[in-house]
Amino acid sequence: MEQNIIVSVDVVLFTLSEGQLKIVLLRRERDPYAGQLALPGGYIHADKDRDSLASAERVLLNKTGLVSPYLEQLYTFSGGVRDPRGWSLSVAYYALVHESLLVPDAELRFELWPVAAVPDLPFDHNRIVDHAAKRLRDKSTYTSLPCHLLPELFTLTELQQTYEHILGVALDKSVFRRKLPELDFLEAVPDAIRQGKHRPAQLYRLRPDRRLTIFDKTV
Amino acid sequence: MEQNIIVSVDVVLFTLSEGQLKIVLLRRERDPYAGQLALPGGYIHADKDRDSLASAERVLLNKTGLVSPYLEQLYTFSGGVRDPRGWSLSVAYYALVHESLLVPDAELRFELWPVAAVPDLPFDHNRIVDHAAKRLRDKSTYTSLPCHLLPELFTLTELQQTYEHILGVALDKSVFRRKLPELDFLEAVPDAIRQGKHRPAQLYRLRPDRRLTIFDKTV
DNA sequence: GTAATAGTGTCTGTGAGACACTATGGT
DNA sequence: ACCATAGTGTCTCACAGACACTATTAC
Repeated sequence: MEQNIIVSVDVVLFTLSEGQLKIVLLRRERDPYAGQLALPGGYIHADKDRDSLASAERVLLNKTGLVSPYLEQLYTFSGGVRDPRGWSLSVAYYALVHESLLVPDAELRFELWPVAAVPDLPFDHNRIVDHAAKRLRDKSTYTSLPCHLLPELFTLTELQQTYEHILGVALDKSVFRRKLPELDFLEAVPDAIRQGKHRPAQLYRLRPDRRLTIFDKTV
Repeated sequence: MEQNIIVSVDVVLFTLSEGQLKIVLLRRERDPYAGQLALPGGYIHADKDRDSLASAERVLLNKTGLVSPYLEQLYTFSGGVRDPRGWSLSVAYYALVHESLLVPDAELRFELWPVAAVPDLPFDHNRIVDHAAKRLRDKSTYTSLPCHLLPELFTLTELQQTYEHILGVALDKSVFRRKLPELDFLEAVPDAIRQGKHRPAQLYRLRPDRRLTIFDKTV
C-alpha cells in the first residue's frame, strides 16, 4: 500500500487591519520555494496529531504563536502537479483573529498582506486564498462569523463596519441594529461603555454559547 | 518523511426512491469489516488519479458503474482512531443521481438505504452520511441542487415534490412557481408535455450552463 | 357531467430599505 | 452653542404566504 502521498495542512489566517481584510504570509525556511512568501503550513504528523484540525492548530501555534478562537476546515486541495515533490494533498483551514493577537515577534517573522493584493504564491496557495476569501465573504452574509475579527468587546458600529469591510457594501445603520439583536448572538455588557470624543457607545460581546450563529435572513 | 497515513476517498451517493431520500451502500469485499455495509470508497492512487475528485469518480465508476452528473467535495475526515489500520484521512464526496441510473447489476451489488434509517456503519461512515445529508438539506434551501435527483426532463410539480422530500416540509405551489422562473436555471422544453391521466404538464430541464444556481432568497 | 392534476390571480401581513429624527457626549 | 457619533421612529414598497380561482385532460 505504498501511496507516496504528501499530506499536509495549510492555514489562511485572516485579520482586519487598517480597514482592510488581510492574511498572514510567511517566508518559507526550506525548499521547495525557500525564502518565498507562502501560507503557514506543514506536514500532518500521524504520531502527534489527533486529526487534521489538531495539525492546523499546531502549525498555527508554531508559525504564528497564536491559538485562534475560530478555526474551520475550508477544503482539501490535491493532485500530482501542485507540489514539485510529488502527489500531494493539503487540508486547508481558515482562521479569524483580532489584529491585537498578531504580535510581531523576532522569532516568528510573518507579514500581513491585503487579500485584495496578495502576491504570487507558490504551490496552489493563491487558489486556496481565493477560496477562503470567498467562503468568508459568503458566510458573512448569513452568519455571525465577522465577530471573530473583533476584540472581545466591541460596539455595534464597529461590528457593522466589520461586516461592511468584508462584504464591501454599505449597510443601513437602522436596519443593522434592528436585525442583529433579534438573532441574539450578542449580549450587552453591563456598565461597559466605550468612551470617545462623542456620545459613548454600549459595548457588546459574542455570547459564549453562540460562537457561530446562522441567520435565516441575510444581514 | 515517513508519514504512514492512509489516504482514501468515500462517496455518499444520494437518490430519491419511493418518495424517500436514500443512499447507496455496499458490502465490503475485504477486511477490515469484510461483509459489512459501508460507503463506496477506496484508496487514492497517486499514479492514476489526477486529484481526489478523479479518485472519487473512479471509485464511483468501479463500485456502482455510473458517472454522476453531480459530484462535490463534502469534507475531509481524519485521525488516528477512525480506521483500525492506523492514522487515516478520507476526502468525502457526495453525489446526486436519478434513480434510473442505479441499474441493479449481478457484478456490482449495492443496496439503497433510506437516509432516515441508515444502519450502523464501520469507520466514521455514519458521521459522513449525517454530514452529507445536512449539507444536501441546507444547500437545497437556496440552490437548484435537487434538480440532479430528477431525470433530464421533469415537471414543476415533480421538482416541487423533490424539494419537499429533501426539506421535509410542504411548499406552496403558487409561491414555488412564482419564484423558480425568476431564478432562470430552468428552461421549458418546447413541445415536451408529460401526458397522464389528467391535464398534461409542461416539461422542463436544467439549463446546461446553470448546473448549480445559488438563489439570493430561500426556496 | 365529475375527478384530478396543472397552472394563475389576488389579498394581506411582515419586514427590508430609506431616511429623518432624537440623544448624549466633547469642545 | 455646535459638532460628531450613538441610537430610534416611521413610511413605503416588495414579496412570501395563504388560498381561491381557472384550465385541461381522462373517464
